[in-house]
Amino acid sequence: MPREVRERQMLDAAVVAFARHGYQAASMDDIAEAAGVSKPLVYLYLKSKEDLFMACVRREVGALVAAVREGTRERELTADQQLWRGLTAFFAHTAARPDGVAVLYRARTQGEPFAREVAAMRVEIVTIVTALLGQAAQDAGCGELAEREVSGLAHALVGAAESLAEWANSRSCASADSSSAKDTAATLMNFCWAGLENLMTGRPWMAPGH
Amino acid sequence: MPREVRERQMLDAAVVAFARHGYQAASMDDIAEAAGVSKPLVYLYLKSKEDLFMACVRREVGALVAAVREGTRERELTADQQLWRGLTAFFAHTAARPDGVAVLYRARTQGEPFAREVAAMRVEIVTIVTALLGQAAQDAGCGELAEREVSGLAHALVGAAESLAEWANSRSCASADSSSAKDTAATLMNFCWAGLENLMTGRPWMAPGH
Amino acid sequence: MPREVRERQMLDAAVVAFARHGYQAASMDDIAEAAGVSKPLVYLYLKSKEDLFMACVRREVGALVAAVREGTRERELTADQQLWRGLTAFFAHTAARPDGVAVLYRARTQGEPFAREVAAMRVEIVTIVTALLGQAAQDAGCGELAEREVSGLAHALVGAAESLAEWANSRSCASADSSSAKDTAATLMNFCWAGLENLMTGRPWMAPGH
Amino acid sequence: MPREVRERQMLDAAVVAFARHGYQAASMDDIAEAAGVSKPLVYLYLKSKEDLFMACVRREVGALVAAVREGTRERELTADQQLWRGLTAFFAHTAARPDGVAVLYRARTQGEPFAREVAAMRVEIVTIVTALLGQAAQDAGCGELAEREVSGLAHALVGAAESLAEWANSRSCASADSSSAKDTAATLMNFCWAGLENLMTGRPWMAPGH
DNA sequence: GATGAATGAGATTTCATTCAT
DNA sequence: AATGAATGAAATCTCATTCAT
Repeated sequence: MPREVRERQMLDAAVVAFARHGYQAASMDDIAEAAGVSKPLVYLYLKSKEDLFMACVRREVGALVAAVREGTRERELTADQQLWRGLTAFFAHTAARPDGVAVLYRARTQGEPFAREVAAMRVEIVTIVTALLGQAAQDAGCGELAEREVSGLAHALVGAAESLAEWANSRSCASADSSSAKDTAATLMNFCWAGLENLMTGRPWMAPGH
Repeated sequence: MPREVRERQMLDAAVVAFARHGYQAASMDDIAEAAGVSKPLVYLYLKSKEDLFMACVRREVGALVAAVREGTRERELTADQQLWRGLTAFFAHTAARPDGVAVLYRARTQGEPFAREVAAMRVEIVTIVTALLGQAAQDAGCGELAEREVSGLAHALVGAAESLAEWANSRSCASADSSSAKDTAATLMNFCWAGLENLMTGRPWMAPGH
Repeated sequence: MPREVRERQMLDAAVVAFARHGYQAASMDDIAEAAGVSKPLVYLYLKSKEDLFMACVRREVGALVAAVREGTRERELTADQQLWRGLTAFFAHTAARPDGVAVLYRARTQGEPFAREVAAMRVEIVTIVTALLGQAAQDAGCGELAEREVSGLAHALVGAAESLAEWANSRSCASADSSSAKDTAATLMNFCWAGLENLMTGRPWMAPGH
Repeated sequence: MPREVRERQMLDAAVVAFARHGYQAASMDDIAEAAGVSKPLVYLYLKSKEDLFMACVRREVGALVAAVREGTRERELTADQQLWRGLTAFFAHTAARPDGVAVLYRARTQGEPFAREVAAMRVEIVTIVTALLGQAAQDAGCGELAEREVSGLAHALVGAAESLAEWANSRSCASADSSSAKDTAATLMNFCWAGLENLMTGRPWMAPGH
């Protein structure tokens, strides 16, 4: 059996194991057995447990980013529509590959090299979102918001999306269809878009005493 | 030395260790040494590593919920002001006790009993937020939103808050003062409040084609 | 049981195991079992296999050097008599502790840290021998030999002694008494002393053509 | 490529690997790669790691013995001159093939089959030396020395030579020329020849009290 | 003749946990 | 109340070795 096929089998098995039991608790024995190969072969192909985990993380990072990018590709749409498509793609992906997402989730608490990888992914997504917000501000004809403010908003949006994804997936286990992804994306747009528009047109929410 | 004091020392040491190294990587040896006691004493007081971790989680859950509750206590304020106060309290707490928060963060990826505890905490906070949103809807004199929709919004808000807290704390390491907590809370209110108001008054964002 | 006693038991067992099977082939399992303790205890006390081996090497180095030094202690004797006593002590020690000597033998082929330790021991013994040769030259009232020449002679003497020890011990397995040590020492003195005396008094062996 | 050439390549690579890392630490993977062939081919030609090591040992044993024999071939010379030539050949060989010598060195601590091979080589060399000593005794017109005594002397000589070779090679790394081999041989002759002559003519060194 | 693919067995090391005192 | 001493169980990783082609 060719090396690439075996390697994918191992990664598949590893993603499942890491997602379910976590990095430490998942044992190389179990992963090898689940992949249908012997342990030494796993080491031959993937060098060490750390490298194996890193390979899983990178694969899932790539898949998630690709999905979101695919969703926001069409440039002729308005900013809010692009954002909505990106969110829909995000929710669809998290619903379709729960184990892959779980690996990324775990990786965030597994120390420097792994957390950095996920952080880089967040930066990438935040950058996409930031670009959309900038375009939206232009479309609204308003001046620029402070960069720091925009960055904070993008982080808030990403966090909200992650939280919603987790909540949505924990509820309707079976209905992982595209319509529910659209619904969830709409919920999030409802949650934030008016506020963002107000900000861009200079009508922010006012803290008491200001 | 009285038992309670010793026990708090152990919990303090354990929180630091678990926050920094994670559940598995933190060793009972290190915790006992950091607490200034012998290992058997840790076992005498706290039974097992799992129980010790659970005790840490519960203590930090309690502290965080108490902080948020304290912030939203005053009932004569308007809903948005209560929400703003609660968020401020949340950001102030996460900035003040990073290790405690990190323990909760870790607990979410440590399997059933621990993840459940944190999930319960989220439910509690979501419930508080949901109540505030309900009150806001009443104040706005609008009809009811679907319960599922409100729940989703609350989850989005909590997720956004968590993400912002992480972002804010990773940036200004030193300026963990109350003013920055207020700023962050204001950013989040800007982000979402207009959208929530629109929803409550029946003017949602419209997905294309609806 | 107190720590020191246990530690000596472990070292004893380790010396036997390393002597008989070599560093790599001796397993920590076997050593622990032979010492009558569990493996983790060996690791608790002696840190790692490398450290355990090093501890064995250092103990045996110390014992051998101490034996030789003890033999050459009396300063009022003539140089040849001191040398003879040192050799006798050396042969007696190698006959009495074959496993200890074997460990040193093994250590020479086990890489940097261990080989260095044995090399340092050889330097120490060579230094003792060199001092004796220097004293002998003084007693003979001759000028000084080149330092490099003396060093070479001392190395030759030590090598000859090692080789003789191995030969003697491989023969009379049972008669490891002090008389055979004296005989072996006498053989070696016969082998080399006249040549050394000639060198010191300026009558070297002549290579053909010189 | 003909089998013999391939086989020599493998042996060359193996000698280097065994010399540098030792029997256990040298891996078949590395040896195969260094020889430029695949691992199964090594097994096809040389059966097993043990057999490969044994082949190395035997080759180097043969080379060393041949060198020494070549040096002592001329029968019309006096015994001391033959001995000096043999020693010169020995020192020249050890300086020219350090890896080969190192393999023999390692083999002595690698258990029965290998140690025996090296021991047999020593016996062979000791036999040559013994014959020379016997001839010298005859030339000196003296009676016979006890066989055991002569054997001991020959062992001492060989040990001294080994030790000197190691010392000489560890010093002048670059000057591995024939003149330094001659110098080292002369040093050793100086060290021992007068004593041997004295022994043969019945004037041994006297231990105190005899 | 030559090899990519694969493995069985065993090595060191770590850790949560418990007695006897 | 508190601990030094000790362990069972399991983890990661390596390596010599063999098929099927």
